[in-house]
Formats: sequence, structure tokens, C-alpha cells
Amino acid sequence: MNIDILYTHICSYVQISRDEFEFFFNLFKPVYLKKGEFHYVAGKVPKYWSFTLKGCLREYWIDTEGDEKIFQFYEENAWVGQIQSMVTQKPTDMNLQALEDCELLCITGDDMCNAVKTPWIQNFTMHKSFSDNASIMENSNRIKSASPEELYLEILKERPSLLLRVPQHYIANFLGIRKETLSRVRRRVAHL
Amino acid sequence: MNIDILYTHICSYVQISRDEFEFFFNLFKPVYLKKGEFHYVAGKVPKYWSFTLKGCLREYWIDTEGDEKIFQFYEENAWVGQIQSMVTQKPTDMNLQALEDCELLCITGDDMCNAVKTPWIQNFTMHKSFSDNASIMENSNRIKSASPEELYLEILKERPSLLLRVPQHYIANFLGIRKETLSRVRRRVAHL
DNA sequence: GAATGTCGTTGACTTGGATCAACAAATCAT
DNA sequence: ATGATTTGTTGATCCAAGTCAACGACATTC
Repeated sequence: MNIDILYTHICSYVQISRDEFEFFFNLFKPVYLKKGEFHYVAGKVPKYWSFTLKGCLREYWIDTEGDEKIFQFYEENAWVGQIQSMVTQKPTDMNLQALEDCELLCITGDDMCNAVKTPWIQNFTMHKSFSDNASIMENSNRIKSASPEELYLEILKERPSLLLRVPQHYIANFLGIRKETLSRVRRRVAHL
Repeated sequence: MNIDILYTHICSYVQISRDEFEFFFNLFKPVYLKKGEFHYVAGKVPKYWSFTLKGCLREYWIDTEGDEKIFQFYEENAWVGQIQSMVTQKPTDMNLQALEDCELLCITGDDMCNAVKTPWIQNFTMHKSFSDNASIMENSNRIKSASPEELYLEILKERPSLLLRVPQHYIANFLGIRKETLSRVRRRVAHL
């Protein structure tokens, strides 16, 4: 059941009883997205902070040349949302699009702001935010220093499932390289 | 006075009275660093979370080839520290070095963990963490897409003071380009 | 099932930034 | 002051990845 999945996930951050959790869970409502649909778009304040139950999404922004730049992919059991944008009510510059039919659990910004008054939820939010911070930093560092080949090997090792469900040109875009380059890297790597 | 500087800074995140603040302030102790000294080093858990009163520091890690990669510069009124590392007690992989004689206000991990039980401090920490998150993301995005010239113009616009106090080869390193390239970019830009 | 679009591969060519090397200028140490 | 180290500039060369273009394999749709 959905409630079990989310409960298990949250328990990896904080220790809470099932009862305490239930109140939080009831603030979420399911949202279904068809392949290609958007959950939020640049220029607006996203309505929800969401947990991915099923499916795969890409989050991207449009750079000054008008090109799409993929910032992140989200698969099952990932949190996705622009918290900063929701808290400050400033529009985000990210777009979130379903790459497959998706099932999300969503909580509104208002509900989340209230929920955060509960100590364990605030605790969870803080810890999650710290760990997000660390992982974004690590990611940003990697991209700054690695070659296309290293980037590909990294993603192959860390997120093999992505390569099976996401079109290659999106992967290339995410890594900041051309699809042709990724194709050549893959051939080279396969021939070793 | 130092207490005013920090109070003003904190008020930009949360509304609190001077009295409430004083308890928090008393948890901090001043630390002085000479140019070249380290505040924390890779492989250990940093002792403090710190606020920069005076001076300029660089935070860098060593990549797989053994090269230094500068992650961030910190000037006056900046927070610096590896919260995630302090919370989890896992060693950081960052080094923080003073580029000038520095004066910091420091709070230990334990004191901070306790302080966070105070609602307004937790509130402050969370908001700060959200906004850090957003700015690291933005930074990471920029580096992913911009040319050396764009990167230089960006930093010239956003952090002009850095260019006056930090050696150019550090700036180049931070931008992920060679010092020779930065030198040429500067010449080109100056001749426009 | 023909037509259209998406996706990945390959080849030829170009280019921006890295690399290597030498040197000038500024700063530091004693 | 003077020698040593750090810092910044410039030139010559090289190469990895971008660009452009063509094509084949699938999927999708009408």
C-alpha cells in the first residue's frame, strides 16, 4: 500500500510511530500524470510538494539561448518540488514533466507549512534539506570536474535504471554533453 | 559590534527580539585565522558552524586526479560549515582555508543541535537551508551551461569584490577553467 | 500500411579551450 | 636590497567535443 511505502521512506530519516505518521499521510492526495504531462511549469509557483510512487519525470529549465537543460530525473521514492519557490511565493524557473505515466502523492504548500509545526515533521524536513544540500553539492562538483566518459560511467554505476527507461538524448542533455558524444562514449566503453 | 552584525543578519531570515537572540549569540565564540590557515580539513568532521565577520576563505576538495577544485568563496556575513557532516558525524571531503586573516563566530555541532530545539532557530535554520539549496542549484545550473566568458561576466557582476581580493588563478579554478583562459577572456572583455 | 516522427549511430569537419613553455611583474622572506 | 616564490600574460600547438549532415531502426498515427 501507498501508506506503507511513504512510511518506510520517512522512517529512514526520523523515528516515528505509525499513528503519528497517519496524520501527516492524510494531508497527501494522489495525482496521476500521463506521459508528457507537466506537474509544474516555469513562471508559476508550484502547487505541491510531491513524492513519486510510480513513474519517471524530468525537471528542466530553459537557458538564455532557449535550450532545454535537464536538471534532474526523478524515479520511484523520490521527492520532487520547488520548496523555496513555494515558501517565498516566487515563481520557479523549473519545469517538471512526466516521461512515463506517473503516480504521485502530493501535499500543498499551505498544508506543508502547517505540518512543519509538528516537531517530527520539522525534524524530517530539516534533515532531508541538509542531505539534499549535500547531494546537490556533490553532483555539482562532479559535473565541474569529470569528462564525458567519467560522467557516463558514473551514471551507469549510480543510476543504471535511468539508462533503461530514459531516452539517451535526455541522458546526454542531463550530463551536459551532445547526444552524438554520448553515443560515441557508449561505443568506446562497450568495446573495452 | 559583532552581536549587531549577526543580529541584523539573522533578522533578514526571521523576526526575533534582541533578547531572544542574545541566548543564541552567547553560544558563539570568536575564532581568528591567519592567512593560509585551515578551519577544517577533508577526512575529519568539522567542529564548528561559522559566521564570517572579517576576511575571505576558500572551500575546496581534491578530485580523483589529485587536483584542487574550489567549491566556494566566503566573504563577510557568510555562513560556512558542513552541516550534513556535523549532523551525521561523517567526515567531510572539503577543506576550508583562510585567504586573508579572518575573524569568525563559531558554534559547535552539539550546541547547534540543542539550539535547534528553539522554534525560531529551527525556523531560521530551515529557511536558510532552503535558500542555500536554491542557490547551489542555480550555481550548478549556470556552470553546466555557460561559456568561460559568460561565467566571468557573471562573477564580475554578482561578486565584484571577489575579483579584487582573490588571486585570479583561484577564480579560474572556481569557474572550472584554466588560468590562461581566464587571462585571455579578461583581455577580450576589456577590449570591448 | 504508408507516412511521419522519434531515436540512436556514424562520418567529416571545425573549433574552443587545454596544454606546454617562456617570461614579466609583483610579493614575500630574510 | 636581493633572491625566491607567487601570480599573471602571451604565444604555439593539440585534441576532445561540438557541429552539421545523412541514414537506418523503430514507434505512432491516421
